Amino acid sequence: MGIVERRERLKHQVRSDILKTACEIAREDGWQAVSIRKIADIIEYSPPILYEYFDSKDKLLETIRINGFKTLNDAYEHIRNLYRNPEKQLTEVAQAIWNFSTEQPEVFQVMFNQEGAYCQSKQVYQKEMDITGNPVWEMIATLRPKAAASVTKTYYEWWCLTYGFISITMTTQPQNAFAQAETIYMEGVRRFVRGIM
Amino acid sequence: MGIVERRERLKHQVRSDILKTACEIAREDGWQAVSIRKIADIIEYSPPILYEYFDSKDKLLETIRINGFKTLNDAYEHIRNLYRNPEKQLTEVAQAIWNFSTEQPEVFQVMFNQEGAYCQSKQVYQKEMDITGNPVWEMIATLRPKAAASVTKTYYEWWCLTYGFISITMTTQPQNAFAQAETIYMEGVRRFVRGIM
DNA sequence: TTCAATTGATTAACGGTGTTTGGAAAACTT
DNA sequence: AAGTTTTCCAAACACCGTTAATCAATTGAA
Repeated sequence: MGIVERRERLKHQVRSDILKTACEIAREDGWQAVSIRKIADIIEYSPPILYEYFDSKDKLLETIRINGFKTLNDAYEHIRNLYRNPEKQLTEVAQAIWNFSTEQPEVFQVMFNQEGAYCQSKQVYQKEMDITGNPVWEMIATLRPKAAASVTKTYYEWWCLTYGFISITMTTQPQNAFAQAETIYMEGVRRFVRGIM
Repeated sequence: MGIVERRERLKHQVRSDILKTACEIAREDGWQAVSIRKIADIIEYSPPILYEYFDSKDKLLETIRINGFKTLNDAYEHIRNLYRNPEKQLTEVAQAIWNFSTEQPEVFQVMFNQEGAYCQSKQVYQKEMDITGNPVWEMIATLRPKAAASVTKTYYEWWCLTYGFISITMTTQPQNAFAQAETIYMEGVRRFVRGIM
């Protein structure tokens, strides 16, 4: 009697369809165009059904945000296992974030409340930023062993550099400027990493 | 017969009341809480009245955005007239932007579509960024006279640095971290300016 | 002063939004 | 086959941006 399992699988499928559909609408027409009713239309269910998977639209966006941070963290771990040199690790991490932001800009927008995306729950990225001991923080600590506060400061500067380049490029630069922007960003990262060694 | 003038003054007053009220609601409860009806309630008019001052909610936000950029540009000009040394000019400009973003965060949010603020019209900041010849661009050109493309690249890097620090601090840092954040930012700016000389 | 015309402001409505409720239909169990 | 559980949706609520129709007041001309 795999009935329960089949149901479980179906539920999981619908849930991920909802998330995927939300992102597709956002990618096509922006987050301000994403509505519960439109998602329901596309997955061919009635609007109330979505509330059996997410308590609210805000919780739905929070899930996308959390998934985004998880994707990035997985990439960090992968890089840490792949390379021993912290300098190489950091530039690879920078490249990973850049790629993520160009491949899934709509997820990046939800992660940081950009371009019409708005999700109330902030503890997600506040934890993401503050926790001393995340992969990137440790890479910096390995690159230049100092007091925790000093590492945290450098980590903060590193995020500002990365976030600034990506956000400015995403929101204010024409599409054709991306190629140059990427090299300028990566130059900046390498300069930064050399600067803190 | 100052009747026409009185009416003109009243119209101007209502218009600026609308803009002010929008910003006040945004500062209090965030931009997602700003609605035409709520503004109308506060200025004690019916909702349709707002459409005699702004074609749409989007145009209203566009006005706030344009005013924000104008405020910054005026500050740039003021600084350029006050100091001769381009290095001093640039650090003062950086400080001016930082102050602006902490004094009027809700305007900064509209200018760059952050935190639930969303305004369609993008040509505003695209022009703001692209035009070679704006005050900051010229300060950089004076600091290090090179080909226009090179100056534009440095200008782009300068904006990314500034935007990254301010946005990350505004959206991901707890309120109490602001004091440190400002000094870290200004250190970063000075290092950047020294780096390009 | 009366009447017409312009203006100022509002009420009511339309289509859209997130969300909740009540109940019907389907699926499963016994 | 009857009873129980689950799945699902139509309808409604309150709010949103926006528009059309209308009412009241003021103005200018007769």
